[in-house]
Amino acid sequence: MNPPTIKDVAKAADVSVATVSRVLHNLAGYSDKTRQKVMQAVEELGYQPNAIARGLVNKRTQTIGVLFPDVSSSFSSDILRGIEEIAQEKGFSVIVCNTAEEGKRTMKYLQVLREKQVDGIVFTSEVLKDEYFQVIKEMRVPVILVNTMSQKYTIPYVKVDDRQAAYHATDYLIQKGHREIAMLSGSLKDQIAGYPRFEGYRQALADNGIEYDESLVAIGEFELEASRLAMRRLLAEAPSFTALFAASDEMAIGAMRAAFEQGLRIPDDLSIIGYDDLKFARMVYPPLTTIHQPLTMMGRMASEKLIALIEEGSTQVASSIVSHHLVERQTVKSKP
Amino acid sequence: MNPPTIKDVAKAADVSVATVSRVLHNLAGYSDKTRQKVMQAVEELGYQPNAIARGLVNKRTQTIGVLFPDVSSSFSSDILRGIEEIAQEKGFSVIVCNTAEEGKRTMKYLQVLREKQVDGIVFTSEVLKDEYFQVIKEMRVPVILVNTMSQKYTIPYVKVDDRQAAYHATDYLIQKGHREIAMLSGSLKDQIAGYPRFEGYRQALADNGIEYDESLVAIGEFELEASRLAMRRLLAEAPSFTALFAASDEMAIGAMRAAFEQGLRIPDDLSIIGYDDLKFARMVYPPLTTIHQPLTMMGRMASEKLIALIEEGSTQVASSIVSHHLVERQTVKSKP
DNA sequence: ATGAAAGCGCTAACAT
DNA sequence: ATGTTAGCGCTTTCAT
Repeated sequence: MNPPTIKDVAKAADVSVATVSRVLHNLAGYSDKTRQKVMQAVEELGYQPNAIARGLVNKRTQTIGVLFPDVSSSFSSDILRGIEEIAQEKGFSVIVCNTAEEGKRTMKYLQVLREKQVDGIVFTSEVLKDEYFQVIKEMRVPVILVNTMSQKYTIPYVKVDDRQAAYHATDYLIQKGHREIAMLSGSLKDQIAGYPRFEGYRQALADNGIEYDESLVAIGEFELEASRLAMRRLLAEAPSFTALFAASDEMAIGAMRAAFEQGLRIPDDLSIIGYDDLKFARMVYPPLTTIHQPLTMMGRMASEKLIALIEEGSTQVASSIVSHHLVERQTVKSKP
Repeated sequence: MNPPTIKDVAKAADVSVATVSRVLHNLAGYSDKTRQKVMQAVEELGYQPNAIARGLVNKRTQTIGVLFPDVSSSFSSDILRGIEEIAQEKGFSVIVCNTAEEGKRTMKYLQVLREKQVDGIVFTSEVLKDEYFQVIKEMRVPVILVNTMSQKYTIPYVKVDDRQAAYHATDYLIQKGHREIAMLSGSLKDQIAGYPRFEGYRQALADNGIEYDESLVAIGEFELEASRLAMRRLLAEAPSFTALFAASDEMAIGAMRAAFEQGLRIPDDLSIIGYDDLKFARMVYPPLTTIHQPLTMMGRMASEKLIALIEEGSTQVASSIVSHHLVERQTVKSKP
């Protein structure tokens, strides 16, 4: 009636459970005919090991937990895909945790992951607060940070250098002949995607002898509608500009929308470069020139590092600054 | 050194483990001061129950497995979000499984879910093959289908009526005065998103006295580039048409691209309606008129049904055909 | 080569 | 009100 256990197999094969366990794990210590008998019993009963019982004794669940601020975003799900891919290859399952806005559920989820005895955690796109770190520390499992990092604690991370990538984007615009370059930035309080990108923009200007003009940058949210409005304001009130660096693709698209509404043509009248290279960057028209972050690969790397930490008990793995690249599509044009 | 167990708590509180278990579960059978002692010990030791051990005895893991053909698609991740939301509310964790193209890893994953003793499964967007059904049956856990269904087995599902929704889309175009309506369809062998949508299109034409013209429909993949090419061919070779029904938003966007390239204006020269209402439908320009599928809600419903099945051991819950709706944006225009 | 038995951390009778 | 104990299904000494 109930699913067969190792005991049932042992009985059917007329051996002890220890022996069954041995053959199941390819350990030494049984004759070939014993092996046959056991395998046959397994086959006939349709036996499947119970990973829960196994986990109890091994203190390993072959499961990792992954925390996202928003699982359903294109950004998160690309990372997730990479994580899952490697995890399953290496025999791990992944529990997804949506921490919701401002990590409202982060603590609760860490709790759950702890009770569920996950072997490791990947923490993405959010600032690692002290309280998070404390409970993770108590869990005594490895963590990997993705698209975020911690100044305070030395935890391996996988991310691109946002400052450098933003610098790259801005510099590209400059190389194309633009001098009046506006920016749509996230909050400067945002240590992940806000401040660093703004800094990169500013530095690129400085290095090219272009004076920074505060009225050329609009600071707002990473969201289409808000960005459309911000861009509209920029267009109305700011000094004129021929190019725009948007701190995210979604912002860039909001900006494009605003530009269209003012009758501007892109890239003829205005060049725009985005950041992220989410799937829809190539779906808009004209296709968006942007900074590509290799999200799926970052997920893979994180997964690999984490599992290395789990399996080899390697105390430390190195962090990775992965390289972004700029993908030229059709929203940037040389200034004549 | 090791994380404290219930035994440690019992010792510290100077009671038996049974008593600790009782207060942890709010069962009756202890004095108030005992309760105090226990809670204090829990506090001091930082005790956290071990869900694995609990799962072993309860035969319940408070975990569900979710299978997606592609976790990272906008489509899947919207559903995932809904599932996760309800699951965490009800105290369940979700293991994500990416079955990859053509369910290559489905069998393997079902295996894993079985070993991990998940309490239930949600199976999305793929045909439920016999072999899948067999192992799920052996697992003796409830399943819910999302965006798919089974003729052969009576398994509760959550989906929209694709045929009806496609009918709606086509009929809408007709009501707007269009008579020459092309379609970009998925493979007619695709029982989920292919054939039913095609049928809806055809039926709407028929019911409005419009003759079906085979040369007006292009059958291809649900993918941007392929659709762009298909559309280009349609534009070149098919009889002229004033409107297009695309079986997915991505197809619609590919079609828009092809149209732009031919110098057509949308919706002035050509009306287009899509299907799905993924996030990027509103990001393109002009924003896409399309059939909205309430994916996140469908995820929530599936999660709810599944958990009901798990908890109340309800033998059966009803399937739900959820209603789509048509969202009017800017790609369809009345024919003058 | 094989088996007996002691747990892993917890729950749930069954006693008292 | 509280404790004792027998498992849950498995792995792993330790014997033999």
